[in-house]
Amino acid sequence: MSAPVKYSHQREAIVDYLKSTKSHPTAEVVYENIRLIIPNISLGTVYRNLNQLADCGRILRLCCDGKNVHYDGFTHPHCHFMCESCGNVSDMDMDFPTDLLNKAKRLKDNNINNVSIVFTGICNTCKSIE
Amino acid sequence: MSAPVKYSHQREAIVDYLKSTKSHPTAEVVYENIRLIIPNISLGTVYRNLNQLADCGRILRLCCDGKNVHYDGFTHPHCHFMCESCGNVSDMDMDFPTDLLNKAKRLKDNNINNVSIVFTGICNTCKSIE
DNA sequence: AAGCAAACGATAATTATTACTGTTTTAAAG
DNA sequence: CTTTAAAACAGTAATAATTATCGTTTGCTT
Repeated sequence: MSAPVKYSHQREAIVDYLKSTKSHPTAEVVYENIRLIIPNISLGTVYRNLNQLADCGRILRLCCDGKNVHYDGFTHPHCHFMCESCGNVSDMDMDFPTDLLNKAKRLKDNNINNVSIVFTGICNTCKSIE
Repeated sequence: MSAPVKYSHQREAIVDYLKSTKSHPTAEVVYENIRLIIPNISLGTVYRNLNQLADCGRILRLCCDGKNVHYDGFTHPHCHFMCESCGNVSDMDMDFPTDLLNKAKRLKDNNINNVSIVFTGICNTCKSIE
């Protein structure tokens, strides 16, 4: 949870980009988009900053499938949906079950920090294609 | 969700192993343990069968961190806990919120098949060490 | 028993991510 | 303002997990 020590142009550009989209991009997609603004940014820099930002809680790290890690610029508690067919990750438009987290925290003597809730199924786009 | 076409000794050994433990092993750990019974089994065979078994619903594929996929031989709906420090995955001893899944299914017009609920925090072992 | 495709073992290839190295940038002190 | 020290960087090499390929073996149907 420790914050980065020094300011960096690249890091803030990454945060700005993540705050500008609801698409839950992968590191690779973040890289492609940041390159439009900072053409010579390194992929390693993107990975390093995404990890730092997730570790200090400024962004969310989403591990929905075994394939790619996705990132979310919005850190308020909310549920996600991942399409089993195309792998797309989106927000669920429903209340977050805070009671569930509290119940678990009581059970485990407050060793629990968070909960990840990921619904899976077939998104409307894939449903219409198949 | 399509089942494998032919019986295989190797595949059944993998299922048996996963049913014998509550430790949610990675593919590598499954491989090491199956080798004790079938010494010349290939790592590729383990991966192929774990994927098949997960795809047809005989086992669960758990994607809790971005690092390793874990597998679970018990497919009844239940919540998991992953330690942020050691990465260990375990079952949560609490009721599964079936109502949450049903609510989401209604919201998304039954395009939802399942939900993964993973609590994160520091396990008792890591807590006592730090 | 014969034939065909599924599954296999062995290994090569791919993909995502992290580590390394010399350079640049940030921030604080002189 | 310089100077300085460490953080962060770009570029690239290395690693780790997983998947693909290919010739052989096995399970199942005829």
